[in-house]
Amino acid sequence: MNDVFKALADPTRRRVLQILKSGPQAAGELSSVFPVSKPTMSAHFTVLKQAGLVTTEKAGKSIIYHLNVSVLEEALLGFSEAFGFGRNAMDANQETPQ
Amino acid sequence: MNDVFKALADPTRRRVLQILKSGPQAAGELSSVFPVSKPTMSAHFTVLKQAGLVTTEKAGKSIIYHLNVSVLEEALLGFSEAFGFGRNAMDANQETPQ
DNA sequence: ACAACGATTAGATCATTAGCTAATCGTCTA
DNA sequence: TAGACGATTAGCTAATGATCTAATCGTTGT
Repeated sequence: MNDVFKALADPTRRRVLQILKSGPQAAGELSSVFPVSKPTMSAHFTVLKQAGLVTTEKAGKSIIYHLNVSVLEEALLGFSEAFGFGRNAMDANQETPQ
Repeated sequence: MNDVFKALADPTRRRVLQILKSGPQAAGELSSVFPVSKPTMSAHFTVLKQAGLVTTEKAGKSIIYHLNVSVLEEALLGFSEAFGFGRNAMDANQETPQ
């Protein structure tokens, strides 16, 4: 969970997640949106992957990144919960333990 | 909002917020919980304050730190909202724009 | 006024992180 | 198989961050 918050600390990585929210995208496609080099983006992807926030899928020459919503949800709402304003929000969602 | 996520990236600072959730505490009292020096804790407090996550109150020799719940809430739920699993959770709370 | 005490500031060190260019790897396709 | 292309890895630099000790500041009580 610490890895998730560390990953979320960078605005570029947060935006990557938001872009991925509307569907899986290849590394290069994703990289072209940002004003930094591809290797730099690759490093960001590694951080996101390590945190479990994204998963990868190989498709020929490309590597497709998928958002892993449940990990983000668990971290954000799990933490929010400790302050009394998380959870119960997503009763209409998956991943609700009870 | 970036400052909030930066502040949340450190586990010590997240725990400070959680402790503060159960009530205001003086800097020293708060520091005594953690296995780091007081100056280090003071630096953490500065980060939290800069992010707007805590406010301070002077009480004689002491400085009392208060949790600013609404800023945390706004950042966490605001971000969650973009992924479809935030907001509506805290309908019974303050800070709801509409 | 001065000593004690809570807290921060100053100044330094060490580790981590974001960024770059150049090089390498793997997969097509001609 | 050779070239092209998507992507990562290697290797580096500069900036940021967490930590420490020592020094300073502000308030209180004697």
